[in-house]
Amino acid sequence: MAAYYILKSEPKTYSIDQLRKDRSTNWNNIRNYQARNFLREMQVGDQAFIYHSNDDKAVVGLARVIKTAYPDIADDASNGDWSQVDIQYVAHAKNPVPLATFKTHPALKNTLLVKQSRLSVIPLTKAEFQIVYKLAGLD
DNA sequence: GCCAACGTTGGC
DNA sequence: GCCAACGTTGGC
Repeated sequence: MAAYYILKSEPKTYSIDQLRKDRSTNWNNIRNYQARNFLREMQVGDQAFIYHSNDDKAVVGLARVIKTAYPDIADDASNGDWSQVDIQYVAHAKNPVPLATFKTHPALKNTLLVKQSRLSVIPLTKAEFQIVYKLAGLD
């Protein structure tokens, strides 16, 4: 059963352009239990939009999961129980989908992207995914 | 730059 | 176990 997500990132920290350059990356440094738990549910092949917070405030591209959750070791002494996954670049959005669209679109305004703005890993239903996919010009 | 939302920490 | 204080994220 495929699942769908949004991965949030500050473009200054890690951008969709960087992901395209890298081809794939480990998505780490998630330090929030709710987000971590979503990471742990991801399966190989699951699709995840990349969302740029702060500057762009828009879905800017698409990636897919290529490795399920494995330990993300904290870089300080306070080793927590964190996870990371590996993702692979798929495409840039032809038309980035801004947060404002999520807020006004009847089928998207109840997503956690809108409801819980600080959450950095956000699950989407298949229907929500398909709407964003089309709006982004990915089809 | 400000502030709302929310998570974490620590005193009791 | 409660809650005030504080820190962080992210939208405006």
